[in-house]
Amino acid sequence: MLDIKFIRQNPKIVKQGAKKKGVDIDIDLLLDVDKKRSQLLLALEDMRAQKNKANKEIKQAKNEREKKKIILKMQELDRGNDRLDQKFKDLDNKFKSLMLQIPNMPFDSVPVGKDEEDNLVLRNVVKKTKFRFTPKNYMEIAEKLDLIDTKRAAKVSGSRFGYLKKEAVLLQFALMNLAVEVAVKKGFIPVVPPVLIKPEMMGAMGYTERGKDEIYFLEKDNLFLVGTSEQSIGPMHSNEFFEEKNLPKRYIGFSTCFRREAGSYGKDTKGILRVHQFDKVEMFSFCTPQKSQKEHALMLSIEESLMKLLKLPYRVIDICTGDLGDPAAKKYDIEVWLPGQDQYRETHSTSNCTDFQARRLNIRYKDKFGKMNFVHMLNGTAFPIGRIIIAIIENYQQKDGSIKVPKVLQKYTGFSKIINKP
RNA sequence: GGAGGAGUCGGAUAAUGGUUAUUCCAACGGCUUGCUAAGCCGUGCCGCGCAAGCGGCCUGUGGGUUCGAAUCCCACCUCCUCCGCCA
Repeated sequence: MLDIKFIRQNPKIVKQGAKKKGVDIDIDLLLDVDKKRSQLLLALEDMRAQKNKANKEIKQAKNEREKKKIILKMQELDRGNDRLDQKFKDLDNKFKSLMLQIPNMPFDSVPVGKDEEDNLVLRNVVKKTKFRFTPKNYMEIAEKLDLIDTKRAAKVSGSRFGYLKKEAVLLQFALMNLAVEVAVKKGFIPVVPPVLIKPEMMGAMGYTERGKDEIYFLEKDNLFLVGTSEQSIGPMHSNEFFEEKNLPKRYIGFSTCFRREAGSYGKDTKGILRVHQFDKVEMFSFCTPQKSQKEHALMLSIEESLMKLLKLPYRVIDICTGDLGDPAAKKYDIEVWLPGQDQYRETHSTSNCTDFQARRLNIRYKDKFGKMNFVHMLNGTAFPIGRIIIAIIENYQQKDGSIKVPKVLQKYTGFSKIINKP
């Protein structure tokens, strides 16, 4: 949510920002509703003032007759009040719903574009892995080594699920350990959050209407299953305030993530690249507005250093305005090179959501002068476990069908190669 | 899942339908005075006004009853106790 004062003072900027993000919203209508709402509120407050005054008179009334007289007058006043009240409520609802539709403003540095086609490749890092043979698709290798079983998963759960098995499981634990270890060194607090959260928290994080079909909802319990642990870690401090000296507050979370993948029928149907359920290690940070761009750079640098530690070829993408999503003001993705498929695929994403979520969640900090301000909130992927395992399998595959384990993971796995044991 | 109880400021607390929601502690800001320091005042949100000031909202949340609700009623949320179930 944006600050209405900001919208009043900068309607042009807000119009441009929404347009750049491809969000169709009538700012003039909002401002009109806002004006009418304010006027009505003033009238309503005046009415209430009259009522409050009359109530005092009732208390001080000398006798019953005098009392009754004032009460009768009040009842009449109330009839007009009810009409005004209803009118205000209607207007207020309209105002609120319009406010919720306005996306966060993109930074000026964000490339302007319509959709993912217009995203900018910032840099390619580490040369693409070279092979003296034709590299295979990860599923071909994983099935031979019995690391991933999607056939039985289909039998038990349906499409887009998988069993992770044997060394792949130990690889997962190793990746979790590595990510948490690196982040903790940078001051991140480890957390395993709930994966079921209330609708108002999901809403405040900015994932409702447009992405509705993407999220699992448990009707009986009125709870959402998180699509990423960010949705659960962000609201952790709702209705709280930080002392400035305690910021930034950084978390490194691990959770399973759930996605309905409603809009992706027929896309990536094989394997575990796009599944309904996957595990992810995620960074989250609360900081002052002055430091949020630096914090964003830190998150990106941690993501890159993790990829470098694994020696995986990747590129960094500067996400364009049309592909940003509502809460983000700036977003970088990392895409890993998958030689078995001869293409880059998204692994990481880090967003600076500025105060967009903080305003709805009411998360503030007290600055040096004792003034309360909204914090800035940022998130970034550390490891999407499944996709990293895919990347390791494809980039570390050997001609004999075995897989080397990245050196940095070997101290956790206890083995350096995954081979087919008859 | 069943039964019962509770939610008032950062913490602790009073107010059971009617003045401006009480008091203590803590923290912060300001003021005063030379006693080992102490005392006093202030400290939520929104709006109108150049200003002095004025008004509205705030007892977990949202409704309802009433001229008037922290107080009565309904729903929801959270916590506690007991029973049942349970890794």
